[in-house]
This record gives sequence, C-alpha cells and structure tokens, in this order.
Amino acid sequence: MLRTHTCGELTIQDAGKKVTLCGWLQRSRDLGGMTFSDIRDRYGITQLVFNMESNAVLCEQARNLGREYVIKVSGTVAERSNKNAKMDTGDVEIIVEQLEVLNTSILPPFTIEENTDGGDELRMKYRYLDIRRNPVKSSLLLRAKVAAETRNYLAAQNFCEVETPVLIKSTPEGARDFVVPSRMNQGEFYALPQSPQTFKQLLMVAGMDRYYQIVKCFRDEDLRADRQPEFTQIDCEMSFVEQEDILQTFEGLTQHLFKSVKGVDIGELPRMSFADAMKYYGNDKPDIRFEMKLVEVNDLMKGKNFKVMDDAELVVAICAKGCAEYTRKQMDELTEWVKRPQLGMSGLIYGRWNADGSFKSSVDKFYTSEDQQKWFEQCGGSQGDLILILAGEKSKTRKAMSELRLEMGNRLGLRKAGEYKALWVLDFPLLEYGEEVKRWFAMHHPFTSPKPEDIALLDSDPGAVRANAYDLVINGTEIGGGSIRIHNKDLQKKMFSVLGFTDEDAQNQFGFLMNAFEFGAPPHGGIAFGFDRLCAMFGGSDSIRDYIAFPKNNSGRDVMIDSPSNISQDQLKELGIAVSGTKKQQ
RNA sequence: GGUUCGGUAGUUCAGCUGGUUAGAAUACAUGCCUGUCACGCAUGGGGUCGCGGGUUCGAAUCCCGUCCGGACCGCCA
Repeated sequence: MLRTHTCGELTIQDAGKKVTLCGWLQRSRDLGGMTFSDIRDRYGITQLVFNMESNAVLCEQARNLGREYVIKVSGTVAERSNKNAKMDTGDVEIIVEQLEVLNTSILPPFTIEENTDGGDELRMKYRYLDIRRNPVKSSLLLRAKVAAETRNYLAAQNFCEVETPVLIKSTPEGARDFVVPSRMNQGEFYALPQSPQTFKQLLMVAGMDRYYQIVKCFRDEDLRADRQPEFTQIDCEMSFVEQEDILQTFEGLTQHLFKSVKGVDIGELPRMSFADAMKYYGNDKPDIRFEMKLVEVNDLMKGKNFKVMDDAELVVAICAKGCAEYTRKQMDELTEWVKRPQLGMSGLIYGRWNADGSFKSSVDKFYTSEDQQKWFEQCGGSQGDLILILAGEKSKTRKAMSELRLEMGNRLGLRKAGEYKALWVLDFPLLEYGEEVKRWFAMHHPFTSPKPEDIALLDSDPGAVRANAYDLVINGTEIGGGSIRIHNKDLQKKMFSVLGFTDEDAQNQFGFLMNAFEFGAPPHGGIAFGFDRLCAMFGGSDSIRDYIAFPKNNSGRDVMIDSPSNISQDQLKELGIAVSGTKKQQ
C-alpha cells in the first residue's frame, strides 16, 4: 500500500501520528511564508502544510504543484491552530516531511469542485473528472448502497440471483429492440433484452421459486432526463403466489430501502385503483404528497348555454387553496401554459372566491354567483381559493389537468423535497386500443394475467378486462411495476390471439415459453423496479444521469468515448451487412 | 417526427432595437504576502462570437440553412 490512511479519516485523535496519504491536489493557498494544500481522494479532503522557515525546498516544491497532480505525502498529523468546522478533517492538518509527485496533470477543463464551473456537456465528455467531484461521486456511492441493501433484503427472503442472457431474440411487441448482428449466422440478429421477462418466467418453470437480478435492460427509444437506452432494473419473480403476496414482499423491500438508505419510515403503502388514479389525479402515477384532487364538474358547467362546456366530454376542476389573489397576469400565464402544444387545451376557466365574499370568474357571462358558489362547494373550496377548470375530450383533458395540478403543486411548494409518499396503483386494464393500427395492445405486457372474473370479457369487451397488474408509485414517479403472469398455455395463446397474433406468429416468437408452460408451470408473478429512478429519487433528483457512471446524452450518444460510431468495411463484410445509407445522407 | 430554449475567453455567462479596440466573473501565468481554507493584493496572457450562405457601407447582433447541446410532446408492451 502506498498510503497508511485515506484523506477522509484523520481526526484530532490521530494527532502526532506519522502518516502517508495519496490523492489529488485539490487546490493550494500560497501565503508567501507558508503554503496550504488540499489533498483529495474518494474519502475526503485533508489539509497539508508547508513552511518556508522549516523546509524551504519542500515548500517551494509544493508551490509548483498544479491542480489534479497525483501526490504522495508523508508527515505528522497536527492539531490546527485555526480549525475548519466545515471539513470532516478540519481539526487537523499534515505537517509534510516528504512529497512525491506520482503523476502530473494538465489543467482540467473545468474545476473539480463541489460547485464546478463546467456545463453538462463538458462534464459528460470528461466524465472521469466529473466523478472526482463530490456530488457525482456521492450519487454513485448512494447507488451502490441501494444495490447492497436490495441484495441484503432479497437474499434474506430466499431470493436467488440468477444472470440471464444479454444476447437474445427480437420481438415486435413493446419498445424497439437494439439488435446485434451475428457473424456466425449471417443475416440473423440477436436483440438485447428490454427486460429478462421471459427468462425469469422460465426460471419459475425451472423451479427456482424466488429469483432476482439487478440487471441492465435496453430500449431503443428516445431519451429523457429520466430515460436512458440502457438502464438498470431490480427484476424479481416468485412462484406459488397471488398478487397480495407480491405486494407484501415488495412493500417490505420498499420499506427496508427507505429505512436503510434514507432513515425514513415510509409506513404502510396505500392502494388506489387505476380507475381512481385517473379520475382523481388524471394519471396512473399520482403524486399524493398533496391533495388538490381533480373534481368532475360536468353537471355544474353544462346546460348554461356555454357551448364549449356543452360540447365537452369532460369538465374537470381543481381548487388551488389561497390563490384567489392571483393577478390577471398570472392567470394569463397559466392559460398560455395549458395552451402549449404539449397540452393543447383551448383555454382555462378560473373562478375566485374573493376576500370580500364576492365571486368572480372568467365566464361570468354564463354563470351567476350562485353557480360559482356551487363550484367551490363541489371542489371543497372556501373563501380565498381559486378554482381552475378545463374542458374537452376526456383523456386529453385529464392529462392536461394532471399537468396543471402538478404545476400548481410546484408553484405552491406542495411537492416538498425530502417528503416521500408511496402507493400501489392496482387493477390496471389488461389492454388498450391502438387507434392508428386498429388493434388491442397489452398495457403491461402480453404475459400479464387477466383477473379471473374478467376472463369472460376477453371476447365481448376487451377494454373492460382488468389485469392482475400493479405499479409502485413514489412522489408521482413510477418506480416499479409487475403482474401475476399467465402460466397456462391455452390462456397465453388466447392472449396472443386477442393481440392480433396468428397462431403461427405466436408459436414462432413465443413458442419456447408456451411449450414450457406445458411442462408444469407453477402459478407465478413478479415485479421490476427502475433502479436508476429509485436511486435518483433517494438522491432527490429528477434526472437519473448523475446516478449512472457513464450515461448517454439526449441523442443516445456517449460523448466521452464517442459512440455509436462507424465500423470498418471489413467488419461489415464479415457480418454480411451493407449499410444502405444514413438518415443524414438521405 | 414535432415544440422550445441555447451555442461568445479554458469555464460559466453578459453583450444581440446592426456602428470605435467584444466585456464580467472565475480559471490560468507572474510577482508580493507566515494561519489560509471560495485566502488576499497587483499585473498579464487568453476569442475563426458553432459552421455555411444572405441582407447591409458595416453583422456576435437581422434573415435562411445546417451542426451540436438541454427540456418537453409523440414514442417508451
């Protein structure tokens, strides 16, 4: 070992000890007669002292060190005369007796400090420097902690970690696959897994009973702050269970992680049906840190000769507490906000219950004060509150109101960082209709079982069939999702047929699974957690990028290694592939 | 595929209703300074204003195109 201690562990108890530290030079403060330098490693920062009077040669050497030089210093731990309460090691410093430069560094393109001067793009290009910074480093340490605690909990529950293959088979359902050409089987391709779904079900057929894996998954879709083309799941599956068993087991995991990672007692998770989530929150991942529920007000708004309302499929309101004082300017701003192309509403109606007891709305022409009072009654509003109303086609209006609710929640400071509200969303529909291609799609995936009492509806009213599916939602983010699977070949076949597969297609693509079901498949179900999102949530960030060591940018590029990239003609030839042209060329 | 914001010193940004030599902060270099810890003070170097075209007497500034980056919509079973 080149060092006796790390840069984060020395305290006043160590005073007088001879120590050797290794690390990077953070910065120096040259006072003329003496020089202070900070040495940094993964564990912390320790101050070094050099004095012209006691050792001029060494002090001169210290002055010539550049930022990020890798150094090894030996010396004596001493109590500081001026202590620094902001540093863990702020009570001590090293009186250096020997200094060795292990490696030099050119000037880094941004400062390696808590608050760096570098922008995102630059930090991604030099990610290895970015990770030296405390915020990124601590995010990665947090991630490691979450992974370790996940393994602790699941191992204690008898879950067995099994690795599943990464080179698998492309299937048409779901997201786009990343494909990998096969040299030995020219013209054929592997696909990278969007999830280990079928393999974990096969492990249940294989009798593994309880499986988990912290595993990379791949989806070739556009990126977002919380979406990467390769991401990590905590993937789990159990045999001989019903929905309730899964919910209990993974409520336990959720509680364990909150306790062990954040020291938070998350408590018992409330449960909400998909239908209620849509009705009261406008989406299937409600942020229940605050109320401001959606209230359907069709009955109050229709029949007053206001055509927009009379024509609307849904009229929905929220009540913003204490916002009656909102100015005209603020209302115009909110109206513009809902009219953005992303939401596409044609307008926003408001009603205030003023401090003087009067009512005022943007549609006084159609609604009397008595009418408006009823809005407040129905929404549970009181004097000083503001009612916001949107109207239009049902799903679009719900979505817009859901967004508006979150926006108001943000504006009113109701989505508090550090407060955590988790819940289960249950009873998802099994299927949803794809208007553009005129067929049904699996809302979760095609292996999800319908509720037994709804199976009869598969032919008559597919849209009404509910699934044994569940999502774990925390603070308005979908953290996990799963289902009780189909374990019967005939039902699985039926499901594929509802989804528009011919028997032949189903057999070609998923024959291996249906065949396996014939050999005594146990009832089983499982869940997968979005591991990156979970870590970002624990870290208090909306972006998962800082919880991934080497993430991709918005265009799916790794700007550090510059991938994806071209491959040589020889490689293409070997693979039997010809590139017909690129989007840029066309 | 779409909407939107941005690209100016190593870095983060200002300048943008066209008009002297394009600024600030920070970083960097040099000098001074013996208790700093975002040390301080002084001096200095540092720019194809993303790229291409256009308008104009004149473009960082206006227009068109393009590339790059961020956020979002579509997409993500």
